[in-house]
Parts: sequence; C-alpha cells; structure tokens
Amino acid sequence: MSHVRVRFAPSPTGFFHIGSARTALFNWLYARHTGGTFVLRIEDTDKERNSEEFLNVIYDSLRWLGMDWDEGPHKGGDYGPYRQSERSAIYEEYKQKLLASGRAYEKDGAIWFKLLGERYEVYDERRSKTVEKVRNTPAVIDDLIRGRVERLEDEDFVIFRSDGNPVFHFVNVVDDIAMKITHVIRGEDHLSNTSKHVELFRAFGVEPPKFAHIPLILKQNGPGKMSKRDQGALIEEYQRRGYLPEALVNFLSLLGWNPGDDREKMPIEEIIRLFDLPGVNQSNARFDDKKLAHMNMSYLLALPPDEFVQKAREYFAKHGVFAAGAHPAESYFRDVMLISQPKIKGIEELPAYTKYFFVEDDKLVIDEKVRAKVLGKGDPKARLGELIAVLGQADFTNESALEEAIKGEAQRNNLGFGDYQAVARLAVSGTNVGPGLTSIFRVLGRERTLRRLELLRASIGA
RNA sequence: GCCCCUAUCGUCUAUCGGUUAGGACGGAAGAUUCUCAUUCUUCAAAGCGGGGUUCGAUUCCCCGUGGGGGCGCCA
Repeated sequence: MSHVRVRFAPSPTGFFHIGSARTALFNWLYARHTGGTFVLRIEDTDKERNSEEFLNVIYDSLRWLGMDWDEGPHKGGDYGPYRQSERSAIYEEYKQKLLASGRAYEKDGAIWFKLLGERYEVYDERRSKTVEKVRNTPAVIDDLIRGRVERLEDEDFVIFRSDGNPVFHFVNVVDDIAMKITHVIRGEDHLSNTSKHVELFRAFGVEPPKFAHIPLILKQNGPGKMSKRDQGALIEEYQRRGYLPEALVNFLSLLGWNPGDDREKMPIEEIIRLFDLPGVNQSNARFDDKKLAHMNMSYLLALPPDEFVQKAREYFAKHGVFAAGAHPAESYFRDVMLISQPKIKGIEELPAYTKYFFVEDDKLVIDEKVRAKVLGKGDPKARLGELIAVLGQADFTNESALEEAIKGEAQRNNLGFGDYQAVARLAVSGTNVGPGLTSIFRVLGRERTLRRLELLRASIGA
C-alpha cells in the first residue's frame, strides 16, 4: 500500500471535545499502526471565532494525550501552511479551476458548485419554498467501516460565501487533495456530507481518498450525541482533575473499537499494534464515566512511585493546595503520597485524603460524627494510654515492628489490634478512613504521633 | 418532511451459521485486610418485533420499530 497520510482537522472553538479527541486518536493510531503520516490542520476559516488562545487549547490537549503530529503547526511539512486562514491563495486557485471548467458559478454574490444533470423544480417542505434540484447519479462512498454507501447529492451548494470566504466542504476537499490525504477518518456525523465531498473530488478530477466514518459518542444520560455542555465532555476537565492521559486514551480507544478479544487495559504500543480500521464498530457508543474512572484507578495503582509522586506534586501545585511558603519537605510529601497511592481512585482525591498530614498537631480537625462513634464504645481513654506507653519505645522506622508492638500490647490486655485501630486513627487523622494505621504512624513519626494521641486523650472527659 | 448510518446483559463489547451466548464497568452477596480502598470468589443481567434463506440463525436478506446523524452563505 502507498504511504498512508491521515489528518486531524479541528476548528479552534476554545474547547477540546472528547469526540474530537477520539477522532484524533483513531487517526493518530492508524498513522502509527501503518507507519504513515499524521497531519494536523487547523480549520479556522470562520474568522469570527479564532484566536491564539483557542489554538493552544488544541495543541495542549493533543500533547497531553500523547498524540504528536508529523506535519502541522509548530512542525512544518511539505504541504503547508497548515492553517486554513493562511491558505487563501490555494483556495483561490482551486476556485478558478472550477470556474474555468464550468463547475462553479456566481449567484447572489456567492460562488456555487454546479452539479451535472437535468434541472427541475420541487417544493421543499422543510424550507417551505420551491428549490432547484438536479437529476444526478448517486455518489459512491467507499467506506472502510460502513462498506459501500450511496447517497444522492441533488442540489447545487455554496462553496464561497458572498463575503469571499470559502466554506467547510470546499476547503476540506481542497486541502485533502493538496495535502495528499489518503484516508479520511472522521465522525459519522459527516457521512451525509460526504456525497458533497465526493462530487468535489470528481470535479477536480481526483480519485477520492478512502473514507472511514467512526461511530459517535453518545451522552451518558438523555438522548443525542455528546455535546460541549455535557458532563465529562471536555478534555481540559480531565487534565484539570488529574486524570492520567494514558488511562483516558486507553478508555477512548475502546469506545468503538476493540482488539477482538477480552483485553482492555493495554499499553499504547499494544493498541497501536492491534488497531485497524476494519475493527472499528459501526454503532454509536454511550459514554460511561464509571468505566473511565475505573480505568484511571487501574493506571494509578500501577504507576511507578516516582511518577505518582510527580503527578501528585503537579496537582497540588496547580491547585494551590499549600499556602505560599508552607510547602512540606519533599521527602515527607513523598512518603505521604506513597502510602496513599494504593488507596485512592484519582489524583483529585489526594488533597482531602492527606490533609491531616499537613497540619499542626493541635490544629487537627476531628470529624465530630466519627469522634462520637469511635469514642462511644469500649474504653478509648485506656486504649490511648496503653498506646502511648508502648509507642514510647517502638521503632517508628519499621511498620511491622509498630504492628508487633501494638499487637503485643493488645494481647497483654486480652484485646485485638482492632480495639486500638479506630481510636488511634481518630487521634492521628481525625477521621475513620485512610492508609494503614502503622503507615500513618511511621510517616508522622514518634513525636507527632504521640502528641496527637495525647491530645485526644486529654480531650476525653474523665 | 427527505436522505444516510445503526441494533447482543443497565453500559462498553466478544461471537466472522452450530457456543451452557464470553469478558469488562456498574449492581448484589461473601472472603481477605488494622479502617477505607484494593484483591479474590459467587450471583443476577442480553440476542427489538415480523417475515424469509438454510438441516440449522444472535450471525445473511427484506419490512417494521427503536436509536443516531445529516439536510446553512456553521464546522
């Protein structure tokens, strides 16, 4: 097969939609799978909404997700420029071709594409007016996912607005020709438009590329496809919330595609190796944030310690968790994060989950409901006293030594570890959930652990 | 209104005519664990309806129905 060239052609709207990300991903995967070229082209013909900021949203999101482009902005290439707003001369040239061959004409100040065939008039109910139609033969769309699709294009359509700017259908086709695109992989919402595009390719005397219309992502609740307003629709939201891009990419790759067996969690190299267009589903997929969250947790648990701590550090910094000048020591922060890693489902849980590690002992906030519950049974004051006594000599650098020490004390009093766990946890963390108790002890250290135990004991009335 | 695509557990999906219809998320129950989470075990849960084709249809075809999309001087 000749060299594959695919493109992702977003328009800068200020958002990066999850559906766009999936379209980009399938293009990128196909390019990487075939050793082809992934082109990034910016469709910014609509001058109303267009700014550097909006462009950066696209670049940032693609980079964050790990989709590097081979040609495009910041990269260059032999078929530039890669922003449609800079390609006017090329569009003008192609417009002249159509004008010269009689396949375009002017009407109402706009330039229209002319279909071939006998003309007739018919009343259009939807637009409630009479329109001119053409007895055309159906365009044949050779789709790698849908198979052969025929669709009749029977009305001339505008290719240049009266303000002189070309429209989407025209620039899309011209650029695909000029950039020698071999495979057009895009959402199914473009399938009906494809007949226009095929007509244009033919009018330019060019064989259309292979098409692959991928299923859409439907909103989780309610009818219709996912739109910007829907919960979970924007890539930047996942970025902000500390999702792992590898997890999001893995999840997205499985929305409308699968490797043909039961594998789900796969490294990107594996996905690239297995991905192919004929394996893409034909029916739309409903978004499922629970499954994404699970995938994210799965990746989080498997993250090497250094990387996990790095992610946590970035998240804390980005969200200003620590007041300026109040950053904890690096090794302490690391210890806290690493004992929390196996317990959480997402990076975003970390600040709340670990907050008691970063307050002064006497400023520890105790959850009142938990306090009432824990102190309401047994003899908490006695247990705290026993703990304080035994922990005075224990080795705080060794979690199993701590555990043995507490178990030994429990045995002497005919009790179990559990009789100490809840009250001790309340004392050091102010809550009833968290990392292993002895992990908390080790990280807090003897001095702070004992102080917190003392503080709680002192607060309990005789 | 016209046109196009589509249809397996609640959700994502496997099955390339013959299976006790499999897996995952979510749900339920249980086990493990110092809490929580993880992990493990078990359970409930599906072929939209009607016609064909065939010895045999979830699988192929047709018609309904449901779902989705398109029909701009938006992209």
